[in-house]
Amino acid sequence: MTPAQTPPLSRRERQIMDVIYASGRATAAEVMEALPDPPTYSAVRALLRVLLEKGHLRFEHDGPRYVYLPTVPRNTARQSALRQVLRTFFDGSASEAVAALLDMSASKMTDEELDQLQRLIDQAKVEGR
Amino acid sequence: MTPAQTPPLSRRERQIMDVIYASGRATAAEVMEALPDPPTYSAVRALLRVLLEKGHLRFEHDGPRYVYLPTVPRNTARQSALRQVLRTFFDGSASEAVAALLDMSASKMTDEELDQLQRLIDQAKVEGR
DNA sequence: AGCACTGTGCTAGAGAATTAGCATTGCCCT
DNA sequence: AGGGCAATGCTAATTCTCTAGCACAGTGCT
Repeated sequence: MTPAQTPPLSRRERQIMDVIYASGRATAAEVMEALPDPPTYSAVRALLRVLLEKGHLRFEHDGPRYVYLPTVPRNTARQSALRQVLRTFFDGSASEAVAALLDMSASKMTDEELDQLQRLIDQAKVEGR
Repeated sequence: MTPAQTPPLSRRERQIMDVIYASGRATAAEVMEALPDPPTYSAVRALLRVLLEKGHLRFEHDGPRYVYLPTVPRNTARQSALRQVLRTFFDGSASEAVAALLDMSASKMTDEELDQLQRLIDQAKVEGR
């Protein structure tokens, strides 16, 4: 089953998905460790099972244990997450969001990163006509 | 009471906060209308009350009714939201996030917006040394 | 002042999420 | 092959979210 119309996740479910997206893949034990205010191992496993059933996760075998991965690729989930933030906090304006990101962390970016972004913007200008 | 260590919100609570952040301020009826899969008016009010108690919302009088506003200013919440997305989906890299935003929507930006972003980047480069 | 209307305060109940605990399975080492 | 360890499968109970419904307060009109 693939995630249907994503009836939104519960709190813990959301947290678990975040952990797994953040690390790409994780075992039950790793998920448990990474969770804020960690529940028991058993509780984590029950939630993982629910997420499997709902189609948000799949798993692969790694020797004796399961490794869980998202069914929706990171890039796709990424976009949804950004869109959601844009809608809620930036009136849908991507450029304002970019401005906020630069404001937050431009000082931590390397020159190469800044150059790279500049190239992307130049390109957008050219293509924009 | 100000929001403590933000023990994370439940699903509905999160949805309500999103609605209120998206519109800046809202009455109970407006919140209800804007919610996906809308619950009853009464349920909305009960949740608003909880959010008041937890310190996430405050309200002002607008004639006979209440208008709800976030206690944490939009700009602050914005940053938290972005940081969260960065952590989960971009390994904390703001420049990758910017790239993703540009990729998603550079084609929809006006030339003025693109110019503005370019100026911000130039500025960051100068300040970066 | 009296009535209708719209909005809030509150409590109890249904339902879903989260947890705990036990039984079972598979791998690894001697 | 046998025993120990680590992991999973499952179910029942608890806890918290969410909802429904009624009682009360304030406003505006006649």
